[in-house]
Formats: sequence, C-alpha cells, structure tokens
Amino acid sequence: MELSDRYSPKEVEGRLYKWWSDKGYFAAQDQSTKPPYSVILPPPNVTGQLHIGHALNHSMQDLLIRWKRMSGFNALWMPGTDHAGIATQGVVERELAKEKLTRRELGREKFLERVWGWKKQYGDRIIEQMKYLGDSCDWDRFVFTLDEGVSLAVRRVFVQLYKKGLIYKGTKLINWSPKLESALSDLEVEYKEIKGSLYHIRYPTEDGKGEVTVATTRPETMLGDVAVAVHPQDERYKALIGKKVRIPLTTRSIPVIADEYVDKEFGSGVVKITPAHDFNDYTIGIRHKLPMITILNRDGTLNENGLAYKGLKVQEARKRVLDDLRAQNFIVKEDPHTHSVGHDSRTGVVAEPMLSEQWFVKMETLAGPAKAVVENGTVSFEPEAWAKTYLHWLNNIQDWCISRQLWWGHRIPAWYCEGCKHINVAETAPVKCEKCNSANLKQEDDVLDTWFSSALWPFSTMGWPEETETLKTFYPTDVLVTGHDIIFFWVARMIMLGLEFRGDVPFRKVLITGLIRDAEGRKMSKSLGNALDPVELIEEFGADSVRFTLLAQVAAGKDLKFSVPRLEGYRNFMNKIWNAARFSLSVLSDFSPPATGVRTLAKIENLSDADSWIIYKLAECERQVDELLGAARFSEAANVLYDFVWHKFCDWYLELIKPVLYGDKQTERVTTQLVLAQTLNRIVRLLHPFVPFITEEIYQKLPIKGEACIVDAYPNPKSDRDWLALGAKEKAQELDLVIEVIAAIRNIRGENRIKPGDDLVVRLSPVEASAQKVLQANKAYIMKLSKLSKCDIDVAGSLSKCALTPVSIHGHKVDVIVYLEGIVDLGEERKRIEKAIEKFQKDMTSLDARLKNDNFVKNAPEDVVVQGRAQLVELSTKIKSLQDSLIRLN
RNA sequence: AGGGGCUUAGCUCAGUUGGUAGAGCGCUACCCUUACAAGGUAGAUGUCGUGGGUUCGAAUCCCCCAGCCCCUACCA
Repeated sequence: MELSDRYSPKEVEGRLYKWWSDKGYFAAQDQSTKPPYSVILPPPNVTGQLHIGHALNHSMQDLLIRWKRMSGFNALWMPGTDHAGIATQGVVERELAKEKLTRRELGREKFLERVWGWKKQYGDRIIEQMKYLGDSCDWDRFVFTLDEGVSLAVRRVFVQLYKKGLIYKGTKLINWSPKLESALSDLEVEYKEIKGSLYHIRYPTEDGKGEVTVATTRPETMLGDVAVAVHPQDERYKALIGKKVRIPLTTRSIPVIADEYVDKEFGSGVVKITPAHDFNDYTIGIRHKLPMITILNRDGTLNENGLAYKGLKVQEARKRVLDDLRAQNFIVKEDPHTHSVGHDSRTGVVAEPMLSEQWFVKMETLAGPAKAVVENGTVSFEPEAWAKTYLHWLNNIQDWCISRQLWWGHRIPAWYCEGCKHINVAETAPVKCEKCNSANLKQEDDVLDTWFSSALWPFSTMGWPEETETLKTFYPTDVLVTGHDIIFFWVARMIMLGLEFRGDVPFRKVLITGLIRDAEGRKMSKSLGNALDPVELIEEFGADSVRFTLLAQVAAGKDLKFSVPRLEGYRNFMNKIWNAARFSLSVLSDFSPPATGVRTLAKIENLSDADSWIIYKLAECERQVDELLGAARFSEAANVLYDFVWHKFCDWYLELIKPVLYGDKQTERVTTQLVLAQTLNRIVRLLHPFVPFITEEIYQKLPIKGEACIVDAYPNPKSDRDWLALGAKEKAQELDLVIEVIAAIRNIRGENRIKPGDDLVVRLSPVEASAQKVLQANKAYIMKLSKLSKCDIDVAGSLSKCALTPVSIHGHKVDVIVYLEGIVDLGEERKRIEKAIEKFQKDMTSLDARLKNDNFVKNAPEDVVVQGRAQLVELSTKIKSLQDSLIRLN
C-alpha cells in the first residue's frame, strides 16, 4: 500500500510546490506556438498578509491559470507587490515612534533607508503565503512597484501626460489628512454618519441694527468666513443682500450675497460661506470671486487666522468657539443633527477640506475612451451590474489629485528652477533649467499616489516602455479578478491608461468577486476579531480544502459567508478523493497499461455495464465542467466534480466493480482495471486546477500518467473524445436501472428496519423483455450491493407477504418484490406502501389536472405534453402495483 | 435622494433560455460491510419574504409592499 490511510496535506504541499517550481512549470514563454493566456495578479501590499479575501481571489486566478495551462495555453500569471505608500510608511513610522523618533527628525534619506530595510525583512511575507495556497505564478517575472523598470514607466507616463496637458499643478480645495499631513484623493475619503449639532448663530449687521441667523455644523470655521449667502428669492432676507454682517468673535465684516445654491427651507435659510474649508462654499466662492481664508495648518491646528484659537486642534477650537459664542449670547439654538463627515480612510481621522497646491490628472479626456470600451463590450464585467457602477463614476468624474506629501513612493519627476521658477518635468534629473539654463534646480518633494503606478501595472510589469516580447505576446491580458471595492481606484484607471499608452484595453474581462463575511454575515476585520486567517486554516485543513471550499461557494460578485463546518465538509471530500485513489491503486497493483498505449483503447471490447456507465458519466461531467469553466461559473463546476467523484465514482462505480476486481475472470478484470486506471487519471486531472496538491500527489503514483499533472492535458469532450466514445448511452441507462433496483431494495430494507447483515430473498418482475435481459446480465451486482441470498428474475410469482416497489427509468419497468414473511412486522411495510401510494396519487392528481387543461395541451411544447402523458400512465401502473401488494400483505 | 443587490429546508447557500425545487452542514434510525466512521445505507423537513399581474404553467418575467445589505451623491 503506497498511500497512507489519511491524507496529510502538510507533508505533501511544501514538497510539491518546490518541485513544480524547480521544474519550471509555472513559467510562461515570451515566444511560443501555444496561444497566450494571461492574468495579472492584483499586487498585494508589501505590508499585507494573506487574508481570506486574497485566498478567494487567488484561488479563482490560479484555477483559471492552471486550467488554461493544462488546456494547451501559454499561460502567464504575472506576480508582483505594491509599495503601498501610506500603509508601509505608516508601519515604519510606528516603529520609529517606539524609538521616540519621527521621520522628520530622521530626514528623508535615512527614513527611506529604514523603509527599504523593513521591506526587505518583512515585505514579501505575503508571497510565501501565496505559495502555501498553491498559486502558480511565474515568479521569475516578479515585479515590485518601486523597481527601476516600473519606476521608469511611471516617469514616462507622468512626463507624457504632463506634455499633453493632462497632468497639471494647481491650487484647489482638496481633501487633507491632518494625521498624514498629506493630500488625499476623493476616493480615499470615507464618509461616515456623525451625530452632531446644527448651531444657529447670530451674525449682527454691520450697522448694529439687525442680525441674521446662520445655521452651521462647524462653528469654528466662521473664522474663515468670507460671506453669508441667502436665496435670491427669499423675501425674509432680500433687503439684506449687498449689506454687510459682522462675524461674531471677530472684527471682520462680510457681505451678504445671493446664491441659488441656498435652500430656503433648511436651517435658517442663511449659509455662512467658508470657501477654504468646504466644497460647496468653495464653488460659491469661485462663482462670486470671494477671497479664501485658510484657517488650518498642515497638522489640523488653527493658524494665525484662527485669532485667539490659534494652535488648537479643530475639535478643541470648536468647543472654545461655542463656549465664547454662548457666553456672548450669539447662539440662538442648537438642534441635534446627523450628517456625514469625510474621514481619511487610512487613518480614520476626519479629513479636512483644504486649499492646497497639488498635482492633478485631468480625467475628462481619459474617461471618454474608457467609457466607450465598456459600453461597446470590449471590456466586460461579470456580473454585468458593475459596468453600471463603473460608467456612473466615469460620468461624474473629478480630476484626480495624485500628489502626496509622503516620502515612500515614486517621487514626482518635476524640478523647480530656483531662478525663474519654471517647472522642469523630465524622466531623468535635468542638469539645468530648460528655460533659463540655471543649474539651481530642486526636485519636487511629493510622491505619487500609489494608485498611479498601479494604473500602469498591466503594461509596466511587462517591460514597457520597451516594446518587449512579453508585451507583444501577453498584452492585453485575458481576465482581471478583483473586488468591487477597487473598481474606481484601480480597474477604471488601468483601462484609461492602458488605452492611452497601449492603444488597447488592459484586459478583456473583469471578474468581480464578493466579500467574504463571517458566519453572521459581518465583514471580517481585525478589529472585530472575526477574521479567519487562511494561513492557519491551510495549516489545519490543507490548502486544497481551503481552495475548494472557496471555489465551491463563489457565485459571481456575491458575498460569501465562510464557515468552518463547511470547510470540514470539503476537507472530508479531500479525504474521500484520497481514499478512492488509495483503494484504486491497491487493486491496480498488478496492472500495467497496455504497451500499445492509450490511443488503441477505442478497441476495448466487452466493457462491463459499469465500465460503460462510468465512462458515460465521465463524459457528461467533462462536458459540464468545460462549459462552466468557460463561463467562469466556478462553483457550479466544482459541484459537478464533487458529485461525479463522490456520488458516481465512489458510491457506485467503485462498489460495482469490486466483484470483478476480486473475482477470478481475468479478462474482465483487466478490462475493468484499465477503465478504473483511466477514469482515476481523468478525475485527478479534472480536479487539479481546483485542488492542485492532492491531485499531483496521487497523479505521481498512477499507473497511467505523464510527467506531471500540472502540465498534463485538461480533459474535455474534444481532447478526450476517443476515450469518452467508449461510454455508450444505452449501456449507461441499463445500469441506471440496476442502480434504481438496488436503491429500491435498500429502501425496503431501511424502512422495514431489516438489519444490514440479514440476507434477503427478492423477486424482480420485469414488465418487458429488455428489462429482463438487463437484470439478468447484472444480477451479480444486484445481489452483492443489496445483500441478497436469492434473486429470481421472473414475471410470475406470489405477492403474498411481500414488499413491493415499482421502479421505472429510461423506459424500463420492473417491480421489485421482497419476501418479508417471518422477517418483519408487516405493519411497517403497510405504512410504507400507503405513504408511497399517497405520494403518487398526489402527483397524479396535479398531473392529471394539467393534462386535462386544453390550454396546456395546446400551448406547451409537445415533448412536455408527451412526457406528462407517459408519466401519468407510469404513475397509475405504479399505484396499481402498490395497491395489489397492499392487499396481499394481509 | 439616486442606483444596485438580497429574502429558497433548522443553518449556510445553489438554482441563466418559465415545465412544478437541490447541495453541504445539522437532525433521526441502523451499520466498525477488508478505500474511507473525515465513512456507509435509509429517512424527515420547504404555502421558494407579502400581495398582485403576465402565462396553459412562475422560485424563475413584470409591478407593489416589507425587511436586510451595499454603492454613489448631498447634508448650512
């Protein structure tokens, strides 16, 4: 016995992964006669750890890659990692904090050395974890976003977009993180509902004779007010338009302006305008050419415009301002008010709208073609609904703020001339200013948004801007597998830049995965403590079990609840596969494949019904798997395989062939051994992309095999035609009858509580000659699998004290009759038969009603009607048989 | 506010051309039958969220309502 009685993944997985890797099986060829197939791995963050979402995403990609590789494609899975600007810098800054240091104290260069050191030491832990999962990436091509090649691509893209006028530097109101002290893109701001108050504040008119009441949630920003606005048609305030009011707590007076933006119904109908700290106010400010007063510093404290509140953080300033307003009786009222407030999605602090000079990408020009390719189907989303989300975003797109006041990342390739202030944008550091020739140049301190380099990933990883063979062969890629949370961040931007710089889409199809939730449906997160660590799960259950659990449950774009009991179920499936293989190999120990090879197999004669049946079922299975994988319906493919392996191959085929294998008819035995060996070989190959380790391990011990499962052919109805042709439908259907008969006997046994050990005497009463022949031919199977001491096949005979079950399938009809006298209390059997009659009668009533409906007969497809009629006849004969037997039980 | 999704067996979920509902787990009974007790055999369980419409026929298509979730935008 070559295999141990339980599959232990631990011992197998590491060894096989290394072997595959050493053999170079993961490598794709830049030039090949095989058709190309490529997938880009969404580069995980270097700070990252494999989480269950990765495990799902990667299982899907690896399934595709392995399937295509086995199907004769030159399959490339392009791996890499992302420097993840903010996240990584944050990790190292926290380390520094433990040493009571800040990055500024260390200085840019020293700090970056630390980050690189960290990256080298811990950075690619996730890569190791990907290998645990079995990811078959082409590791020789591995790329890091800060590698020189990719960095050159980043600079090239930046310079070209700048020259085209698609990148510009400008002062705008942007989202600012006081914690990071950096700009954020709109997408990095997360809005959360906050319970706050709406403060109604008196603003006295300049002449001191009147006042208006302004409603605001942010009283501290009044220090940056430059106007108050009312609706032009608001009768209450019409007279005030053009007059001035004084900002409480200050000596400044500001004009009352009219703008249709103001909602008369909300609050007091008067809005304070703070253009430097609010997006709506900003647009109003521009419309009315108002000054803009910034009251905050980079770190979110108030600056000198904050007057007495200078140096305070926003929250503290708000409290103090309110105290003073209350003390001086400026507060009219305070209403509770819930509103959503933007937060820095990275650090969780409140993001402040700030007026700031930053670099932007102009999106409108790039968005047009990116919309077109999705509208015309060049790029498709699965599920399709996401295309709508994508298009909606592109239709309302804002310019992309790409500069970050961080150090870890691609430094913006712009050099400021200290002499003439000209901005030199170039791929490499210029020696002198292109305008005034001054050598006094200083590079931009800011780095690019991490997503900028990600946007180029599909071609930058392939060697662009060189026109490499890799690019020629593998761009555009075939499928992108990713979560819906980064459709805007990443998918849209890759499409835009792919079209701009390659003139072609980066991928043809976007497979959107759902989120993985816990058993209660909550998001998995560290803070909730409900996150399952896939690495731990792999250690406990094996990578294959984890992969199969995910793949068997993933429905396009739908969230997936992950539970350990389910995982245990699929771990059991792995064990089932293992034991089926173990059994097969033991009965194949004296088998050697025919010297003539596989090609001549079509000449096998005298296949048993069981052999013919399993080949036929295999053909059905291969056809479905082929279709389902092609349609990216992974879970359905997984379930087809599960059902075939467990409930066809193990439950029936292996049981049916035991008499032959243990028997002494050598010719039959050899034939069955051959079919078993071939079927097992195909099962292993079919399963391989789902569960690579266990299948390779078994494969290497098969009597019929090639070099390695990972590079053997994937069975499909076309490639496997010769073999599958051996499975005859008629034979398979005959065996289906045998299975039904066995099931019927077992049912009688079970329902009548007859011990499994007790032998039974059975008479099979076939209705027509064909069934008679089938039963006769397969009598041995029936006797063995339903444990009979005697089995007559005869139309005539007594029904006295007998259990009866009518069986009919594929047109064959048989009454299964079990002698019960002296074995059981007949009451049980009476109940069983009454129950069966009742059920059949119920079916018959509804079927009969349908068939009596003229409209049904007229409108339904003919085959449905014919089928219905046949079924009706069948039901009535079944009922009659049962009634007869009921009478004879007494 | 707009958009999308979900609601099917006790639990978690499948169910893509509308033909009368499935899986896994759990549960019950019996069984250590020499591949597998992480197993085998048999069994129980569903007015497919509510109401209406289209149809001969609806879990499936359309509308209403309810509950839950997500996204985008706005919120003085």
